Amino acid sequence: MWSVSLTHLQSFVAVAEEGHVGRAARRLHLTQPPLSRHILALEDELGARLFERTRSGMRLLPAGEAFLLHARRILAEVDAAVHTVRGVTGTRSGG
Amino acid sequence: MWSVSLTHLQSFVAVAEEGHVGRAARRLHLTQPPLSRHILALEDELGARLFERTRSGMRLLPAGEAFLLHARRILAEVDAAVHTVRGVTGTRSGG
DNA sequence: GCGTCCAATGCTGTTTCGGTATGGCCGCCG
DNA sequence: CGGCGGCCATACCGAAACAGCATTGGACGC
Repeated sequence: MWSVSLTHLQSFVAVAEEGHVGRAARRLHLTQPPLSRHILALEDELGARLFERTRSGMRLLPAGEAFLLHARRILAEVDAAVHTVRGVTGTRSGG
Repeated sequence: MWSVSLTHLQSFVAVAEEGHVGRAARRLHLTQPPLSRHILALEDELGARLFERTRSGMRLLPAGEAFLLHARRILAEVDAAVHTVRGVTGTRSGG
């Protein structure tokens, strides 16, 4: 199917919002190299460049902007899914 | 945040639809043990039991049914995201 | 009670992943 | 023009995660 992972999506959103790989890495409690690789991997998986590398950071390309909307929705949906299940069962028995 | 992975969601949906871990494994081109672990991991991550283990397979519990709706939506959304990006760039396949 | 069916677990080789160190690119400052 | 600094990409390595094989454990049918 695809090899996209939620981690990649989180990385992508963070970089898109921060505009810098290094800065996004801080936010995700990671270091810059693996995060840089996440973006490269994502671009490779999608077969398209998502960012334009400028000397001052990462700038979203049209494809990246389109993908960002989906990425955010996916992450929000996962969050909702988790909360829903916890809700159905009574938010963890015993607590 | 969470440790849910798209692989786990795919595994969950497959098991939910097939009703058997072994059968779902076939569908996913995996073997039964790792798939079984995916479900256990997912249940652990969510803090709730998603399936009832019957002697004839796996039956969805209420929490599982609720989660299934979200899981399907998430996977569909990822699929849409991938296709969207490919579309934006002009579906660069042949190159 | 034994065989059968299905999921769970122990163990292990392999792959993936993150971290450290380093390189390449380009503008800024002198 | 030449050295410095900011930023992302790459090389390499040790650790964690993963898939698969073999096996166990529980429940029903004969």
